[in-house]
Amino acid sequence: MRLSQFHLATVKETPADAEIVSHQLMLRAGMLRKLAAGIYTWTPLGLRILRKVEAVVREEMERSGAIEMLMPSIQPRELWEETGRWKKFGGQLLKLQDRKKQFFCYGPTHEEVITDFARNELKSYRQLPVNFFQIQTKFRDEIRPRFGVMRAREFLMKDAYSFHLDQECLAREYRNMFATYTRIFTRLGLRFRAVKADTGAIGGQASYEFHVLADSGEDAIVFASESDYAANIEMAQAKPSNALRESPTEPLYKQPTPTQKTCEAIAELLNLPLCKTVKSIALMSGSEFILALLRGDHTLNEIKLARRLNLTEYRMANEEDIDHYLGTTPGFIGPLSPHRPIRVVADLEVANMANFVVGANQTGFHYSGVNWGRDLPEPEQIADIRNVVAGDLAPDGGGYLSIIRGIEVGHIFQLGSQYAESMHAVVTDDQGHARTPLMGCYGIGISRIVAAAIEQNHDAAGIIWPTSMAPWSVAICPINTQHGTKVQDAAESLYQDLQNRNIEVVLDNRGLRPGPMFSDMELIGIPQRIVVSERGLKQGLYEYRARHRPDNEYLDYTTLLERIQT
RNA sequence: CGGGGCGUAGCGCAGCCUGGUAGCGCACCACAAUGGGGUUGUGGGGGUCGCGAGUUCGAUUCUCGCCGCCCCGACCA
Repeated sequence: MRLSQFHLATVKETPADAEIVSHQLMLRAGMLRKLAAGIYTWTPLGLRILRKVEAVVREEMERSGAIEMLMPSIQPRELWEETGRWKKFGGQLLKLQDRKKQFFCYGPTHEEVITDFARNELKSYRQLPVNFFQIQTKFRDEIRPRFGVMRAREFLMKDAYSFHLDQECLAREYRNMFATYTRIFTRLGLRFRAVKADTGAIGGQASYEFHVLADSGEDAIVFASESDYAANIEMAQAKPSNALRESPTEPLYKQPTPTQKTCEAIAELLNLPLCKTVKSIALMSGSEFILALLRGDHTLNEIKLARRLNLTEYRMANEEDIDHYLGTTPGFIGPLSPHRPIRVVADLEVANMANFVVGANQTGFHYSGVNWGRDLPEPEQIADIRNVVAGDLAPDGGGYLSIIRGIEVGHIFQLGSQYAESMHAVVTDDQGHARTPLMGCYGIGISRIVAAAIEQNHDAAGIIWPTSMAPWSVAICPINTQHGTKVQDAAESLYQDLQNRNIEVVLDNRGLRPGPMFSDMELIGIPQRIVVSERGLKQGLYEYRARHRPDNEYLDYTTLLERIQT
């Protein structure tokens, strides 16, 4: 590519609303232009990179045996009503109407469409197993789109759906996809980690998320120091300490705490460690009042809570509820002597505490020296409902847990039969009986990967592309071309030569001064740069520099060609 | 959806409080000089001041409504 024939659109100033570095650099490098909230145009440069990611994903999916197809982005309401998701998917589903007032949605995912396809196409067990994939634009009407293409409303995704007669076969494909994803992210040059995850709205049993590791990641991921245990914070468990509960030694005492409403303030007032306090979280599920108890230094994991208590819907209690059930005001609530009967759920750790502090259900007071069995009944329900913290014991005994940030770029699920069942997809088995196939589903956020890669690979000058994603692998920069044609000719012939060798090369023939030219090439992250200059040519030398290194190498033509990596 | 903020040239911003038809930097165009890290000079083009109503002799400026965008929170494959 000659840059004079390309639309390079770098800008000096960072638009004010770009918060994270990948968004800023994608804008400055001119890969992206915003059209509306969470909706972006990919420029020619951006598209080259997006296509690179796509190509790697496509190649590896095909190598794994999956078959590419393309489903529509617009989907009819009827399909979504068959699975109940027209309502259940919620506000993220963008609904549309055509001229006949028929309802459609812009596909946020394609389980319905593929299952419809499968029930029409797949008749016999002989056609199974099969794994269909597509690379398609999706739309999810995110509550708060942010960080550019990292959390956009419109985005490019690879999604794959597999069909199987039995669980064992599904599990085999699931492992196959795990291996495929590992190859994909490795080839893309990303530092990543696979973690156990919640299955969320898509449903199903087993699920792994693939996270690119980056401090700016929106997800917290947990891993063990001495084993390969890794899980999303939503799923991560800690091994409860097997120490026996201490025996009650302190008397129950009502402490005046006139203004202390938080565990932190109580701990400070009473000069106690935070872990001797218990925080009470008041919830309403339907007409039931639930008090969830957590150690003062822990936080509630709402996903675990909903799961363990089998709650489909709940909300935080408001002041009225608290007054009604506990007869007090927020900040002083606790499980002792509620005004009316309530349901108490204690976290595993709380159930094992002794001589602790809780709210007294009386404004301005907390109890200290509280003990289970003596001052209040043993908790009626004990469950793991907290977020793990760094330093907790790993659940498999593999040392201690650490928490790092990650960007979710892939997710694999064993969906099971729910979609096939609700949409009546069946195949005939070798006995001639109709069987409901089991499904797996496997997603990769193509556009998100581009942003994630930048989060991991950049410096003060700009992006540093992993070779597999770079828009070009080499940039040729002719310098001071105004004194005759020597430099230009040499650059041109080098350009031709590299092209003949199938190296993706860009020639910066825009006639810029060296400063702007270099900084553009650095900003857009071309991994290798060759400077052609009069002064170098006199000695028969070219100046070679790798993007991730600060120093130049002066090489003759033969060595230069050897030095260049494809 | 709740709270906060912002909409003035392609981008970044000033002007608004105290009404009198708009300015700066970058970018863009032309010419000239310069030529190894965003060079310099001269000249130039570009804005119904988000939209609508109201107040006023007069509204970018004051008031109300709407729309869009951003941040925090809730939420989320």
